[in-house]
Amino acid sequence: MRIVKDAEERKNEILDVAERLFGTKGFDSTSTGDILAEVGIARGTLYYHFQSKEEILDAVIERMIGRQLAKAKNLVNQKEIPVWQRLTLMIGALQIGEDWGDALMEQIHRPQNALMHQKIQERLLAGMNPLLTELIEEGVAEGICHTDYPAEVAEMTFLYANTAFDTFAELSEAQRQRKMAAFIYNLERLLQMEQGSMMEAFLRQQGVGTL
Amino acid sequence: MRIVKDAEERKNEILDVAERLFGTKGFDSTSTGDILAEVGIARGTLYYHFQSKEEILDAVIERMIGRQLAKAKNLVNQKEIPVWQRLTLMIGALQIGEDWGDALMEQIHRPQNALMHQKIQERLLAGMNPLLTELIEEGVAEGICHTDYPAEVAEMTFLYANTAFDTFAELSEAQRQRKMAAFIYNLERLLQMEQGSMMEAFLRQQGVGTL
DNA sequence: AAAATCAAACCGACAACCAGTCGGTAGCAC
DNA sequence: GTGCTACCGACTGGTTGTCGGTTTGATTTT
Repeated sequence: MRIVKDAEERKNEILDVAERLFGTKGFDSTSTGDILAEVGIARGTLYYHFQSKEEILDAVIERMIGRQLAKAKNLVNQKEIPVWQRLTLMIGALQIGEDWGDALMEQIHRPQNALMHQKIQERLLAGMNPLLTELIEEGVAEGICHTDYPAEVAEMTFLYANTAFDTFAELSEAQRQRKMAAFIYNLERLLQMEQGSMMEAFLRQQGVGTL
Repeated sequence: MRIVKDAEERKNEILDVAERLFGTKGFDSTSTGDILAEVGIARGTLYYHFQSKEEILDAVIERMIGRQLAKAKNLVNQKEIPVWQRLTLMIGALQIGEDWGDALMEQIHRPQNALMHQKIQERLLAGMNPLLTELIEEGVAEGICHTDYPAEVAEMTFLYANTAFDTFAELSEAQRQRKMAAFIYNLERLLQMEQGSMMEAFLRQQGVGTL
């Protein structure tokens, strides 16, 4: 039984299955055969649409990051919300994939998925940094923060948030709170904000929802 | 021709070859067959000494990091050198593998070696952070820096140094200097040191040699 | 000191798997 | 009926890890 579909549609079918499998079993442990079986196509078809398994991974990541960045961009551009509030919201959203599901998060942190992890981090950094930098620059312009290196502070903040909070799930509640407090404390220093101002804003934010 | 050797000796032979091959061709592109051929043993022998290819990688990394950490520990313990100087020396040595050779550095940063890169980073972070934290605490005790979260500043510093300087080679000289300046600037803020004090110390250090 | 014993180190054929290729085929538009 | 796009599946070459069996050298036995 041979079903012919529009190329874009097939590609998306493949990406849907791949995203789910990579997320549940990991990249290495998902064989192209697994994908074929679930989509219901032959090997040749897969390699007609994608050049390699890695290209599938790249496409999956691109789709995921695209969604995430769209939300973040949307937030940054809501100029009616005060800068400090957008900053705290953004920071809450910095941790990799707020809404990517627990299975995928677990997978990402298993050593076997280092490639996926790295690709996501790289791509997310490239997309998020300009946004975070813009926010910080806005803050500087408004006089609520002060730094000569907004881009570098953004980079440092993003990297720390992503790597340090990678292991967040493994920590006790007390450790988690300490880490979070330290993060804000350090951020306030990097941006020479009033001590505790960010912390206060962040606590007020908690539970209001993300992005 | 069958040569029987002490297990430790064989293990080291295997690790020597593996370290060189992983460093020049990368982990994924080095097959166990490559290792067998160079060491001059049969498949069974390799798997008699190591459970899996990944276990070989772990052992290689452990050896490399061990050497690096020994040097760093040595530095931290030289109490006769003033803290500020040990700090600057340490920071200069933070970047992954000062002395691991260029081929390996290149390999590490190719996406295909994400696993190796991540394992190195994780292991190095675990080993270096206590040392860096200790130094910062000494600095705090002496009153040349001030922070409530020495361990977290150490973590942030280490992570940033490693990730940001990963791409150091691809930057122009001007970009590199800016990034370095920003790093020190931010570190001074995190530790509430006198503005420019660290920068000055660091510049004086340049070219004196590492560790 | 020769023989027997034993475990550690070693061997290589083999199984199981996997990514990617290629020559060919079916469906659809024009 | 021509041609292009999507599709098929057998096949290749390469991989990691397994396993039954063999060699080696030290230790014990005779």
